Amino acid sequence: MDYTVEIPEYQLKQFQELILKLFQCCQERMQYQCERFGLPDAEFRCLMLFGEERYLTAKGISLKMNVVKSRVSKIIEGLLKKKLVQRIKDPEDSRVSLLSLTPEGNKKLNDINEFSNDIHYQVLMQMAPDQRKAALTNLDILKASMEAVKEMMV
Amino acid sequence: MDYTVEIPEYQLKQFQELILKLFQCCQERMQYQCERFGLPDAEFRCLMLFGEERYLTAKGISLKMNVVKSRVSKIIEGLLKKKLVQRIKDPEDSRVSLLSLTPEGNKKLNDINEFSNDIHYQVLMQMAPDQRKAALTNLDILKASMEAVKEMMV
DNA sequence: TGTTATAGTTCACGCTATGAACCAAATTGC
DNA sequence: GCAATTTGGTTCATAGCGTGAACTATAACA
Repeated sequence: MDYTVEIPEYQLKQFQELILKLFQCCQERMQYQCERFGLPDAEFRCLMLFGEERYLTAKGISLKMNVVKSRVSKIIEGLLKKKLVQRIKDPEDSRVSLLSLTPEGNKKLNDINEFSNDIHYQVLMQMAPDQRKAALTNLDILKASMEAVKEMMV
Repeated sequence: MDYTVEIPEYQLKQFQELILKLFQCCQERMQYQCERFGLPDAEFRCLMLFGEERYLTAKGISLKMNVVKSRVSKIIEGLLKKKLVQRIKDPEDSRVSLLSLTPEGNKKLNDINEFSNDIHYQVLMQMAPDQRKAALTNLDILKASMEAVKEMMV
């Protein structure tokens, strides 16, 4: 997996530059989305999690978001106040409360997804059709490489 | 510039997924770097700016970092306290103070750059040599597309 | 010489995130 | 069966990130 052919300086620089730019682009988009949908960043990301699961617990959110549970309490408090999620007691275990989307929450999530789809669609549309497949393949390789390095870093 | 060939659903999904993963990867790396070099995120990013310019003013930093000047005051305060930067009065205009790296600051910046180079080098090393060029070309196209869409979004 | 613009600081506020102390329900181990 | 421990959550103190407004001091303009 280690291809020991030297990498020219300029390639490395270019690569760093590109990654940085993409990262910044994503950050700006995130900020824009939060503003557009009137949610603080953390609440936004939390709401997105309900796209995958119908019910979530504070514990589960804590794991998925990689934050401590006290933080999750705060985030949920915000979403409850905005009436985007609701909580019911777990009938099996009265310590845990199950969170789920309210109808409004559902609507907001749909709006967000629609917007997100649109953005990504537009980006793909900027590319020539035959570039798209190549781009996806390359991104996949890049992702694998980055994650491999991440593992090594720990 | 608009290639109106339909984009299949699964391609869009895959693309979203990939971008999200790359974004998260970058975020984690950033967090790791900050921890490793014992700097809060904002101070880290500020320090990096001195790679491009020998002298910076609070105003300039504010523009480059996209934050208000009061925030910059705080960040500089932190860097001064850590003895990574120093300030001198601008002889031309006594309102402004010129910030520059101290020897320790310079050393830290070098360490950071070395580490960053290493990481990016490793990522490129995970790819087959002929994939690297393709990856860079594709990333460049992606960057251009994302920035084009960003312009439209405003 | 006043008026206005610019560079920075300070302060009050709100969001993000952590860790510790705490409560209550569930699980365990004898 | 019941004490001890584990687990799910909340609350609170603390710190970083970031904004906007009020303020000081210097510079530029008229």
